[in-house]
Amino acid sequence: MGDKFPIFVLIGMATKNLVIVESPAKARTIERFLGNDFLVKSSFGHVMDLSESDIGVDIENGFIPQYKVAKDKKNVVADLKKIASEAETIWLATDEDREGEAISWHLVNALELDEQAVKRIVFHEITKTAITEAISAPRSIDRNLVNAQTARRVLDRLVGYELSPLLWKKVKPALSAGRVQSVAVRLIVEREDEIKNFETTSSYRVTAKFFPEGKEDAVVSAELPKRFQTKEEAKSFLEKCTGAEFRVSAIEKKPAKKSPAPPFTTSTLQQEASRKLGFPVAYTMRIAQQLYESGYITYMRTDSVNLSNMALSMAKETITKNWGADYVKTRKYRTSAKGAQEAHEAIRPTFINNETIESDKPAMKLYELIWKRTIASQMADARLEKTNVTIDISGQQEKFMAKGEVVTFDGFLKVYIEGSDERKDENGNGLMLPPLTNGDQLFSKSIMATQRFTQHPLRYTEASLVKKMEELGIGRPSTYAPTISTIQKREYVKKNDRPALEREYARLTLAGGQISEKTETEKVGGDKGKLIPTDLGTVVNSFLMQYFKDIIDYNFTADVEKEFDRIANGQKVWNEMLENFYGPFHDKIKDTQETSKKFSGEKLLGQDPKTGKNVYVKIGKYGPMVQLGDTSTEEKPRFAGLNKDQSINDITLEDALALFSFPKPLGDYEGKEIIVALGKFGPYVKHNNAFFALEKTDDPSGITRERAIELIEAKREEEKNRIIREFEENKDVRVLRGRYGPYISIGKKNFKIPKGTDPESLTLEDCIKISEDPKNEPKKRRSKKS
DNA sequence: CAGTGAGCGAGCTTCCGCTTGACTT
Repeated sequence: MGDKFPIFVLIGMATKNLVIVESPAKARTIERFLGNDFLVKSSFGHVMDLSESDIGVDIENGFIPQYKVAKDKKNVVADLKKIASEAETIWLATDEDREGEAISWHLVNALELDEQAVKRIVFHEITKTAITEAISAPRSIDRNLVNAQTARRVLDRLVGYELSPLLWKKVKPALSAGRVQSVAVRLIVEREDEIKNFETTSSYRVTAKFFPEGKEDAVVSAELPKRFQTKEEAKSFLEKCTGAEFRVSAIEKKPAKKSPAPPFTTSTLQQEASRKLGFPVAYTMRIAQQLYESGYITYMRTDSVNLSNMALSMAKETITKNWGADYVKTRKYRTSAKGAQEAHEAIRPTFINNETIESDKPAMKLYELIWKRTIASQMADARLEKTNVTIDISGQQEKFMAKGEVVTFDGFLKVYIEGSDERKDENGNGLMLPPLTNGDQLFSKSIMATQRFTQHPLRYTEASLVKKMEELGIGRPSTYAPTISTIQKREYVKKNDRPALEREYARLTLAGGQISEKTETEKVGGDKGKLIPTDLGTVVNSFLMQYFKDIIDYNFTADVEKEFDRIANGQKVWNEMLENFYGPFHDKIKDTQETSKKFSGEKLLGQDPKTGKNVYVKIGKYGPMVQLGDTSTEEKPRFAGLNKDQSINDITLEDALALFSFPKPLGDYEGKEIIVALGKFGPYVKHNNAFFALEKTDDPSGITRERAIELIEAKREEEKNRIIREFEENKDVRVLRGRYGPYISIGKKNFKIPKGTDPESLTLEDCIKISEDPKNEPKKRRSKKS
């Protein structure tokens, strides 16, 4: 068809059938399955939402939501509206869950469709059969389900938009609270409390290495089930072992099996990618999106472990081909997650016979992980033989135990083993045992009593937090990653490292008839990239715990979900449910607003020995700070912000007082005063209106004039080295070495140097010329908003 | 890029869930 008759072509091609789905990638796939009479378009998710600038709900008149076409969906809606007006039949094929039903309903409204004429269809997997079946069984929009979504949406809005302003007033501006994020923060704060309050105790664990008579190379690793509380007890046990006889008194063999983990959901994919590949959850999702859009995997935001029949048979075929029929075990998994809506399949390769794909490295790795997990989920159980050997000690009650484990059939273990969040188990004793018979005498190589300490619960990683959230039923596959970003953006929690501390422990060894004692050191408590609450997070959590415990109750979401289900079933009226919730909630908001004081987490640290004034630490308008003196007195108190590595929790009076000593003069240099001060970006030295940041290892309180001069000179030297070209005629124009390579600086503007140009040989004229080419203009930074 | 914090008040901030780009570094 030529360009001659564009209008004719448009009318002539007007589609009979318009199908609307949520995702454009899905639209492309489905279009292939349907004939020429079908045009498949995407809504790009929700098209309508409440306004952002106000509450957007008519609370007085039955909580009616004031929906508007979302700003970034104006074009989508206009486009769809045009096509819809030309189509004979509209098929709404959004996901089969609460949100999907609402999207369909919003489409009816936004596109001004006839609700009676519209055909609502659903499918859980994207296969030709599933889609043809769906087309043959259309239904109408389920208004109960839509109402359940409305209740969900309005409840979240009311909670978020009434709690947040209360925080602005009582704690600090621009904070936020919500049904999901506030619970996520609570989990992290409470975990940190558990760690802080954890009392470490130690006991002595006894392990031994034996060998059977005449087989000195064979090792039987055994452990005493009992632990000794004191070193004396442990020692006396070892003494009794000196010269004792060891004999096998029982051998118990029992078969065991291990089963594979179910296929990936969003949450388990995030966990495994974190454990095995070290990906943060947002990164995992970005790579997964890339794989999905390239057609390599199914949809990546899902809470379902279900696989389509087509996938099951593809898996079976692949496993048979690679390892034989013995390795096949077709399994149908059921979702156990709270509140799962299962609108999609599990995350799996689109073509399971493709073991690898060609892409960039992270995508290939993630694909491989998905492939292995999917394949393993359809493989046979691993069979093991576990052996427990009891070893008697002559003249003693205690018995050693040796545990052996032998894989008799590897099954799914050939492909994949699920990772774990737990600490590595140090009881690696005896995976393989030499052949033994009852009554065999054993000889000890060594018996060791090692002091072991109880360990505090582990801090959350992004992924283990997602796991916990899923268990509690808070958040959805599409929101896990964004929620984790939000609580970090609000500075409620930070991904931080905690340095490991050295700890001494005792070890008693019995070998060659002698007991020796040694003190060893181990590193403990170190943590990398774990989620740690900030002072702000801790204080906001205390506020919410004090006044809104029911909202951040771990069961709140699960409870309201039950109500939403009843609305979806038509057993409950949606706005009555909201009325019941909102009445008491809003009263509590009003009451707290009026009666509670500022909530700053204020703590009295003590008195300044020089002035006798009180020293406080608390959250201020700009974050954690210390205060010297009282606000009630005539003389204004002094304030100072905490350093980045200090916390309200554990700052000492001494540290607090040191903060008031800034800005501090250090003497003169080149006739100008040097001062050291604490700034927004950390401690710095100021001299002649220039700033010199302190290094990490510098203690701001202990900085001397000499050290300050060193810093000044070092920076001057560095500055000098940055200059590639300078021009006498025009001091404004310079060629500099930057973080990303050489560039031209003119006044305050920077310009790129075109490829292939040697920066060393640029003349002033060259520079001016380059700066005039719009190609080399500095790129405008996108505004932070949106 | 480099001081602020009480209180007064203007005007700003904020939720969860569904989707993909724009934009850099």
